[in-house]
Amino acid sequence: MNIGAAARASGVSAKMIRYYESIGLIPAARRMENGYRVYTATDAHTLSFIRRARELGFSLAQIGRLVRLWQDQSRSSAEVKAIAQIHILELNDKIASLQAMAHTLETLAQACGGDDRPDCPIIADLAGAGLASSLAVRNGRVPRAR
Amino acid sequence: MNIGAAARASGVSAKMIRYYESIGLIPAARRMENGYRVYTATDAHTLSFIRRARELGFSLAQIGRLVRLWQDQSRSSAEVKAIAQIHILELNDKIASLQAMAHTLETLAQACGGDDRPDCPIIADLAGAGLASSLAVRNGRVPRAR
DNA sequence: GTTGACCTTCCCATCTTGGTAAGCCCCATG
DNA sequence: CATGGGGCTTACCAAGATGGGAAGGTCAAC
Repeated sequence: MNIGAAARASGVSAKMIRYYESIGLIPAARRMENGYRVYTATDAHTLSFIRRARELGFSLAQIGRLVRLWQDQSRSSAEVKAIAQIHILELNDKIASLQAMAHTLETLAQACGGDDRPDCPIIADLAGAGLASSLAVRNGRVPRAR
Repeated sequence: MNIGAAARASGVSAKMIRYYESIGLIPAARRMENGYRVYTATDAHTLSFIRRARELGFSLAQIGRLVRLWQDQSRSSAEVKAIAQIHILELNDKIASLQAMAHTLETLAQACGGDDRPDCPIIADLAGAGLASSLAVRNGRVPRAR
């Protein structure tokens, strides 16, 4: 298999396969006489593993550890679980942060006329019309557009 | 006010103030004879506006538009609201995507013994033990560790 | 006068992915 | 045989926003 075939088989772009090799996430591929990289079905499987882990949001650093554990028959599931749980915490932190943003914005947008007039609680909030109004929003109340 | 004072007043780092100037988000500051940048209270207010918008997750491109609208007395609140609503959609998309990841991982982690044995549904899922098991997870069921 | 705190510009790093360019290799078709 | 198209190679640039640091100028206080 050359790199294009490995890309099609794994769902990882050829560009990314070379990048993963360059950062040491996967070992350097064997080369054919013309310099082309050669891949086996096993290599493609590893790339699929990486792609799936990316889909679950793992960083490449975390994926490096997961791949090593995957290939280590003497691994303990505890090690794998620990990596996953750290990632779950990261995800939940990010979700909470984005939800807070979305909630604030939804509240402000709902209070915004969305018409031809300039008055807008969104702009007012950003301008820091202020702490008072931000606090009101945080409590679910919205300052009327003057 | 020099850049350090403006940074303290606005909560934006001096580093970022220079960067915002370099990309044209804010106009180039006037300079004192020694080359130091000079800022007014109004400038600091603009920087606070930007900081607050960043806290709500707006991109610098979106913030550029928001700042222009803020300073445009003939703006319509509809323009502001449109930008906010696009951003709300972006946030909700990202939240949904992260929640899907977190949910899958939580299900897999819960099914993982977390002990000394190597068997681990997380690794199995990544290895693509497969579509079948992924579908099961998506339906809330979890393949028992063999 | 020296020290410490501040300012300046410039470069590098993060993290993952995509794009592009220049050049080599191979196969098939005319 | 020659040419074209597609695949491969490396190398550089880009994004997003922020931080870090080096090297050097400036100012104020002691």
